[in-house]
Amino acid sequence: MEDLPEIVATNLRKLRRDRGLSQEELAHRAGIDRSYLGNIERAEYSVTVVTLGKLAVALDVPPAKLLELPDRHPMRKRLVR
Amino acid sequence: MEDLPEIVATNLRKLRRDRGLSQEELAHRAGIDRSYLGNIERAEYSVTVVTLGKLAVALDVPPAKLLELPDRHPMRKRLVR
DNA sequence: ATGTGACTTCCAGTCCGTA
DNA sequence: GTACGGACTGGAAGTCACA
Repeated sequence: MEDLPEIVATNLRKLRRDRGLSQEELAHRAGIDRSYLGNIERAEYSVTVVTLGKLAVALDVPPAKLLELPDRHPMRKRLVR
Repeated sequence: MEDLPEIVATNLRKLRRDRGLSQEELAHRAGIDRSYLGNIERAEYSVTVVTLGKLAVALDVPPAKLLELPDRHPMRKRLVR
């Protein structure tokens, strides 16, 4: 698999900014530490599905959304949909 | 979020059986431990996205598929799509 | 408001076995 | 073929200080 932590990171950062939230605000809403969220957005960790779930709720998106490849990702053709 | 490990567990077991694979075979193809896969299918662990990715490749599905709620899941109405 | 380093705790993940 | 146990290791989880 191509780099899932990377995909999570970019999805997370985009969704957060779309909502006009700071890392501090999102982290608080998700009940995780601000600096840890920073680490995740820098793709420094392979988060567990439980953490993913907390963030999904805080962003009000289905958890699966955080794993979706961007539209013109090179691998999208074969694996997605 | 409702129980993601539970969702992963049921999705995983269904997809694996649809393909006629044993836990042993799938674990081997995904490069993870056989007994650990058993644990996952019993929802005893919160897997990381990297592990999720390995399993997705082994099953030839997009990683997001493993997090999708079943069609008539109680929470589906609000959060999904 | 975010990046980063240093740190501790605890669980994801491996490997052995038995039933 | 699967469930479950024990013992172990590395890395995710969580906190804090400082730039």
